[in-house]
Amino acid sequence: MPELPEVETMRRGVLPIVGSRIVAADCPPCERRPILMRPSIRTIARQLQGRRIERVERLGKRVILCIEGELSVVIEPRMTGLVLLADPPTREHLRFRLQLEPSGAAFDAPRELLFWDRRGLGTVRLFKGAELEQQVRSKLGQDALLIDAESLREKLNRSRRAIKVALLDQSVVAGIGNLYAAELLFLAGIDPRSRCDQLTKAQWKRIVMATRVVLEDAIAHEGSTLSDGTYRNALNQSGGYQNYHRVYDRADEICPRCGEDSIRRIVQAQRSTFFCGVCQKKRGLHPDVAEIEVSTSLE
DNA sequence: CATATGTCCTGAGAGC
DNA sequence: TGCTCTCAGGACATAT
Repeated sequence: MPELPEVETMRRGVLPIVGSRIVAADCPPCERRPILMRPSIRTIARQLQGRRIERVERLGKRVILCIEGELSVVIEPRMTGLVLLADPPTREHLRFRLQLEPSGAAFDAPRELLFWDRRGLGTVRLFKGAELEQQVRSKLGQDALLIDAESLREKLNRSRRAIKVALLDQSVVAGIGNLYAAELLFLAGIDPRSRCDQLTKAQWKRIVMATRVVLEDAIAHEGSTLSDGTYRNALNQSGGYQNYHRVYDRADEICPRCGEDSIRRIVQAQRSTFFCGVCQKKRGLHPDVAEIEVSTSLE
């Protein structure tokens, strides 16, 4: 399930398309129900035809293709979507394709960009000009790699929600999903059940610091490919960060920090939460920055 | 307004 | 073996 590190890896992986011109956009033959596309694929194709791709950006868990003429294609992979330059895992779940014409001397630039999605919950939407700001950016919080402790605290310090649940709210901060919420709270030494309005300034600081450490480390390993094997980078290769998860999907295992078999699984807002019952006590330890950095670089 | 729940979807794995 | 059931969870719509 692509979260910020996986989507950032997709973004980096498709950078070779920058500068290419879009020859055509279509939905390859697909037996499945079409994914959500706005406007229709016909309109999208007409708008994009002949235009140059200027940049590829990311906002939270979305990839944004910035296209000549103030057009933005926003791709949301959601649970199982992949943005690919290489052959997809299967033919039958291909959902969207851009046929490309490399510019100038870039002979080896890719000839197509694909959106593949097994479960079909992902979306592809086209926005023009200010629509991107009005309909996408304004609805999302600051990107999780850019947020600072003070603004996160200001957004949540009156909320009664559990910190882990609040971190999953994309209008608060964009990019954190179930896996990385668990990992970052473990690094920060904070109980995922802690109410936001009870956290101290020092704890908010640790949350933001741990967020950066975990997400950057995961990006460096090209994201997490879980046991279902769905997530792949733009070249259809597995990520590597699953080998470094400290608590996610490790219920009843030994905690890598305290050495006790204390990793627990609970359910919050219908999602699994994994944490160490010893290292993430509510009142909590207060590991300093050095400890966070040491525990990361040791891996 | 803040927060909670239901919904979409497929394939893996459990249990019989 | 093959069937049915449950589960995973991102984001949005709807309810409280």
